[in-house]
Amino acid sequence: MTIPQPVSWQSIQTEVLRRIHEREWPPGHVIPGEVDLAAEFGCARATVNRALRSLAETGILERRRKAGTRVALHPVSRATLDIPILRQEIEERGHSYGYTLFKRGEVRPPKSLRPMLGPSALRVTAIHLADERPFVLEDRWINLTAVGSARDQPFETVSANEWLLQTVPYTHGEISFAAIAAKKMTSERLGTYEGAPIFVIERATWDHDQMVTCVHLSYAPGYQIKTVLGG
Amino acid sequence: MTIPQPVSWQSIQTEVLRRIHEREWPPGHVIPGEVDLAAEFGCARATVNRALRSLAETGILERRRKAGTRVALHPVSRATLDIPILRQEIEERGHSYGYTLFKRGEVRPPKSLRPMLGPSALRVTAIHLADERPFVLEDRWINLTAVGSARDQPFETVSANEWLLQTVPYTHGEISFAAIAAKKMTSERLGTYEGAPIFVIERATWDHDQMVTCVHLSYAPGYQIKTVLGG
DNA sequence: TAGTGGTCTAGACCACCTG
DNA sequence: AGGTGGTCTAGACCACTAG
Repeated sequence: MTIPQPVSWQSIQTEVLRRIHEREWPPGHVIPGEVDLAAEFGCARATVNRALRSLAETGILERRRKAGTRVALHPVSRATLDIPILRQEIEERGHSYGYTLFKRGEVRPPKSLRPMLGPSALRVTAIHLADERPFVLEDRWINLTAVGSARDQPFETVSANEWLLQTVPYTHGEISFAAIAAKKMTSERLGTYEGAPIFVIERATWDHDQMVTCVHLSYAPGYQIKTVLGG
Repeated sequence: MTIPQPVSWQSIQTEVLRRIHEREWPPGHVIPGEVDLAAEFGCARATVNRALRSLAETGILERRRKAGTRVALHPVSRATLDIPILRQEIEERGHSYGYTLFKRGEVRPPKSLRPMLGPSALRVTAIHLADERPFVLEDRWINLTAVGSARDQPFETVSANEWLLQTVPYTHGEISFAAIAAKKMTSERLGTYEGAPIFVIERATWDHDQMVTCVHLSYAPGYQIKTVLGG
């Protein structure tokens, strides 16, 4: 009598991927149910479930109760981006980090932000440097109702970016990426020309129903974000 | 005698998040082990594991055997981007989709790509239109060694983008995002001016050790990518 | 070397949804 | 209405690694 070797969920995942890649299971194909696969692979259903759920999370499989599991019909590339604290990002690229505050003050937000920030909010503008050279401009609004303790922060040596991420939690947020032409002041501060193509990230974070902060990041020319795709 | 209500892993996740948000467990704090938490919540360890593993995947927790689980010290915003087939992306935005092939031919790749593509590869350039207006330029190389069947594809009505994603699987890939100035031809084809800020996506996909295809996508001005952040 | 997370099993119940 | 995935349990062994 032999004791069965445990089957790892990764090995199942690999086998399922192989069948998809080799078109044994083409896009749109409904694959066997978990019970059947567990029997075929000689393992517990939970193990199959773990493998298939993981593939569903990357968008390769689509699962619905009763309907079963099918190979995704409309393949999407799903990429995961890690957006770290700017200091960390600069240091990870092997540069020395520098930071200069431009301005910090409590002012009236533009009309478009007033519903989220209230009649008065903290605006912080600053630059982050990599090896003494401009890396990214930070233009930020902070909701003082949500983050009253920001009043006590000078943001002269520790950036709002770093302080907020380390100190103030959020429940959810939005982020967007775009390319825009540098305005005059942006170009001067980044050491480039007016109209230069600038990679821009805008991010807003919320604590339940309350906006915590929103920020506009303008990266110096040459910046790019890279990541990997799962297959 | 009462039967204990099953505890869902989501409810555990919510409670753990609450403790993190309210700084009961500040960044860097080592939280109790799975066994302890299971006892506290009155559930199986597997349920706790599911909740904590999920939080670790979003970067909120860091887990290491023997060292335990701690609240992430260097918070990163982790965003998941879905990059769909271009036709699908345009239609999802509520526009009509159009497509025009510019050129298709087997030529010698530039020196930088030759190691991956070989001495001769298929180059396809085309434009994708949203409501008859330029949306994105596609400049693509296809490895004919890996995808010989591309020789039979005219790419006149079905784009290489769509055909490849639907037909040719890949095991892994890379993707990058940047902002660059439009070159003369790019600007003409996109209906903008030379030097305009262009959002660019570059993507390369591989099947094991063989490059399948690489593509340079130049989006028309105004394009932006949006997504949400988990907390 | 001992403690912690990682994983597997066998069984069970349930929610959802398609046919 | 019944099949399928989603989840929970209780127990077990294992792999990694900090101390």
